[in-house]
Amino acid sequence: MGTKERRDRERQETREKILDAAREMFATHGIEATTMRAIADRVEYTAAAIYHHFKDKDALIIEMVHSDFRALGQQFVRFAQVADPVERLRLIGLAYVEFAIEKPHHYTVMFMTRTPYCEPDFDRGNPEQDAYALLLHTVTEGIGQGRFRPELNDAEQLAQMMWASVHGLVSLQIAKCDDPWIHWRDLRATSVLSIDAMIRGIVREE
Amino acid sequence: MGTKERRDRERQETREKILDAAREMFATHGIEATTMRAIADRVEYTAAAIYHHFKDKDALIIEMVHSDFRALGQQFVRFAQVADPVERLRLIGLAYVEFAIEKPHHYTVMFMTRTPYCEPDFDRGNPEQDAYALLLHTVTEGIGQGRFRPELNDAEQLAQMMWASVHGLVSLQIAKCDDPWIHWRDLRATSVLSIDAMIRGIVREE
DNA sequence: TCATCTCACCTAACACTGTTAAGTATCCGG
DNA sequence: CCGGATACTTAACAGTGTTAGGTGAGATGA
Repeated sequence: MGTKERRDRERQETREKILDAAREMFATHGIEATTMRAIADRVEYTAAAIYHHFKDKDALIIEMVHSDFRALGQQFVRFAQVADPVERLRLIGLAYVEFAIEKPHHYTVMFMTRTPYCEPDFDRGNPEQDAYALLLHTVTEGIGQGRFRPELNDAEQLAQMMWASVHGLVSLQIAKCDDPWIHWRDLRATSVLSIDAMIRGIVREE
Repeated sequence: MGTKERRDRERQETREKILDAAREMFATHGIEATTMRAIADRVEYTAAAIYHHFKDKDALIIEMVHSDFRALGQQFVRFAQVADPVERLRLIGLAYVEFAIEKPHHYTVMFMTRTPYCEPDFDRGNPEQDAYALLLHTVTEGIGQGRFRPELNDAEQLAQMMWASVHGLVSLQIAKCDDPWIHWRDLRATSVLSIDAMIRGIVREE
């Protein structure tokens, strides 16, 4: 009987429908502002129906966030073929900023709020999915090639420094863009300068 | 009659009592997790009583945040006498990190979440209260002295770069310290390296 | 064909938020 | 001693996430 398969497929479809609606509403209005009832309305169900497909709102969010993490990882994977690790570092930084500009609400949830974690289906350490793994790998390569100053020999630490320098820019602008006292400069332009400065500051001079 | 004064003083005292309770509960459990009723319980009042002293929860939060901003500004003001603007930049960065380590929950509200703004009693631009103003002033001085690379001639932009580099570190650790995959290095140590790298990357080489 | 069962979904409620309208008691000024 | 301001409480409201129990359509097995 193909009916079992059809049932499963239909179930998967409404699951996706809910997920898509949630994704869009989260992205446009933010996570706090979108209620379970509103998501349900959008897909013409009752709020309670969502709980047949997702354990709770957190599960819905986590699933979304993880697909976003995978998307970010796949944004980065195209840089794997860039030979020079320092140049790769630059490109990763710029792509990271671009991602944040495109999906600020998702970025907020991914990197600016504490979220519960630990699900099995996210392939941690696989550079095709895990952006941090690729960053770490790149930095490790740079250290191996002796490209960085001798005191900066801890890959994890160096990765965190580079990550933080771009995260700081985008997250501050996301959080405080309404503050009239701060005259924010163009995020992309500032990022370029910041990444370049950081790289100048960490590379071993000839 | 001193009774008016006494009344005012008593009112001010309970106001402070509420504020203190809120401050402590926000700091230990976070803002979302502390409810108006819980704050009221702590000071042995009813939740509704708080609304006689503060317009709403946001007003309570804002008042807290602003006193925190002032505290941060006063942390920085002691560096005003440091002659060398570049060295001053370093010290400000380190003090900023220290502040974040001391009050992570307050830091979260101050710099990691969008908050409503625009209150009259916060003296924006006064370096004694406004940490950003001091940072901006320091960077401006450095530019005036020709200490930075010629392309980095926008004080606001440069200030944002420096700010972001430390904010990135502390905010990432606050948000993702539970992530078992990331091996966080000591925040103070990483900050020193990061600030030094950033400064190396922005100063004009002789 | 028909009883049964499964499963997707709904209705109605719960406990919990922040918030407010209305009432009460206390204290002060006349 | 009266009237009114003031500080607080009680009780409720609307909104949140969440769940227990019911409903009804479609598949299953005799």
